[in-house]
Amino acid sequence: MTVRFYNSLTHQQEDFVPQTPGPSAQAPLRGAQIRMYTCGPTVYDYAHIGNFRSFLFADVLRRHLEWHGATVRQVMNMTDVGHMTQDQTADGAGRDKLELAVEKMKQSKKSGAALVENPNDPGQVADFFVRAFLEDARRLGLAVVADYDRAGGAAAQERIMPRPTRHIGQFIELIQKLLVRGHAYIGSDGVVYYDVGGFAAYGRLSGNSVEQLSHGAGGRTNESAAKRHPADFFLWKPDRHHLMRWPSPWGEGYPGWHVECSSMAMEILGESLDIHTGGEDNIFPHHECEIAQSEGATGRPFVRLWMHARHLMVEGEKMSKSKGNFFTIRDLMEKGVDPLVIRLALIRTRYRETLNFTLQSLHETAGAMGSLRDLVEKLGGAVGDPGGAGETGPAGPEGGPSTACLEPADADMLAEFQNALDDDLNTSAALAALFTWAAPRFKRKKFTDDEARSSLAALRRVDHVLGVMFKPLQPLAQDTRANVENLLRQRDEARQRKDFATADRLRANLTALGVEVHDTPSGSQWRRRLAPERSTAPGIATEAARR
RNA sequence: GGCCGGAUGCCCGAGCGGACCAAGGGAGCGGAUUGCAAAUCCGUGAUUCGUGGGUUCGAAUCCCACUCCGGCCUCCA
Repeated sequence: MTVRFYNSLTHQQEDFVPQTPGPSAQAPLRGAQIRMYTCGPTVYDYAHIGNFRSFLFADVLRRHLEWHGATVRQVMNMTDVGHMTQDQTADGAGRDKLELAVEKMKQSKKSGAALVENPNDPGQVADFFVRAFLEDARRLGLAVVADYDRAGGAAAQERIMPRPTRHIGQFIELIQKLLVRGHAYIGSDGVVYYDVGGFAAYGRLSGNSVEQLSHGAGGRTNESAAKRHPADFFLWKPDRHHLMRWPSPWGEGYPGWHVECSSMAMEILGESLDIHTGGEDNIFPHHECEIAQSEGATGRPFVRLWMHARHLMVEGEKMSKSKGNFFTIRDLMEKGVDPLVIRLALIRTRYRETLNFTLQSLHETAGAMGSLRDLVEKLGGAVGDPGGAGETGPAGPEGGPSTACLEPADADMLAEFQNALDDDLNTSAALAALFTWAAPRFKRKKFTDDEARSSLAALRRVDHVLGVMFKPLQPLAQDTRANVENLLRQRDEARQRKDFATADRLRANLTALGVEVHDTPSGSQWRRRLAPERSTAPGIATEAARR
């Protein structure tokens, strides 16, 4: 049993062996302690589905390692230092992103919809978006947020989802270490720079060379008289007028963008991590610089396995605010998409493939997910647990991949599912294995008690990774629910007096409320729709463009 | 200009040299069922894998060339 992953650092697939493996050489993941860092969101705006694709990839990775019996210590930062906006230079002049968010908050206050008490306080603005992020992430079932919620107290939470503004002291220490070791220097402008020329491995991750970078196509690297090399990046920038600033040996100012991940990852997880994940755009410069800073400071390998998720497209186009195809979880939920459908839609394509996110993909996913959840319900009924056997709960160590007591067909499916994920997290193939097994079970009406128990156990194991079958759906709002019950009663009455025109009109109303109606011999039933009806949603991109 | 990926049926997507006349999910179509629907059930689709060469007993899978698409090269997950 080997688990293979594509390592961005070596540009090839490798067998994964944790630094602290478990006791068995045959199954080094069982009982292993794995340290994993996930580049998290910047909290000056709502996170979008592209962000979440990357976080969900890391989540599936972590859950799969847990499937193998490893204990994963995952850290995800919440970047609350603003850093730079697009129209400024890499040296950090210009306005802070958080500053722009603060502006926005002030606007919203003027228009009467105050989102925070004091929009001038960047801390409050960041807090606001941190809360929003946590809400979204809980709905999507990110295990790291479950860790966060379980952690006892603010100090413990800070070691799971750290906020850079609370670690500035460590950043300064890291920068001092780099100065002492000769990897950093103070430019004539008073800014502390990293000396790229002094770090031979710079460029290994991204496939760049320092030589190429100095010529950078179109001269996009920033030339500055104060720097030794155009690719040198700043570690600390003194600036007494910046919105967010802290005292330092180099004057009041703020840290460079890349410092936070190096510093917090090493502070919390140690100098050498097993895995570091992020979106593909992080490869350069962010992660390249992290390696340079961390290894420059410690002289030890920073990360053994780098993994990066490819970006997603929306309706075949790059997602961008200007194209109007930019979606947050909230946007989609407003359209009636259940967050678990979003989760499955974002993980069903393998992380290294470009994912084309479309309205159709949401429908497909909703259909597939609905079938699985129906099966869970049916099996739950067969073992006298109509609730579908409860929730699996967030990720937690479940022990080894024991398949004792399972029917052979169920064990075979689990083996195939696992093999697919072992192969560089091939979620598409894993789902195919699941559906090949599930399809005949969708049709079956009867299961013996043993069969149902075995199948449910298998599905629970699968769902430890997928996280879409046992978790409750978004509940209907209380007043909507009352409304639904009321309409349904009226429709039943209409049907009884054969007033089908009224009945059909009422059904349309119910559909609009996000429920679907089933007429059975014993009366009508309703259930929550997982995604909006096709005809009422012309296309997520076109609809967004209209806003 | 440099560095990466990709091109499989109507759509999404697996496939990593022989079990592929190509998995799985959707959509469509025909039928059963229904007041009409929904859901469900039955049936139905690539002799072919961007194009052209090559290697091989054998290629969607390996090699070469070409065409097209996408990403990164200091805002970005």
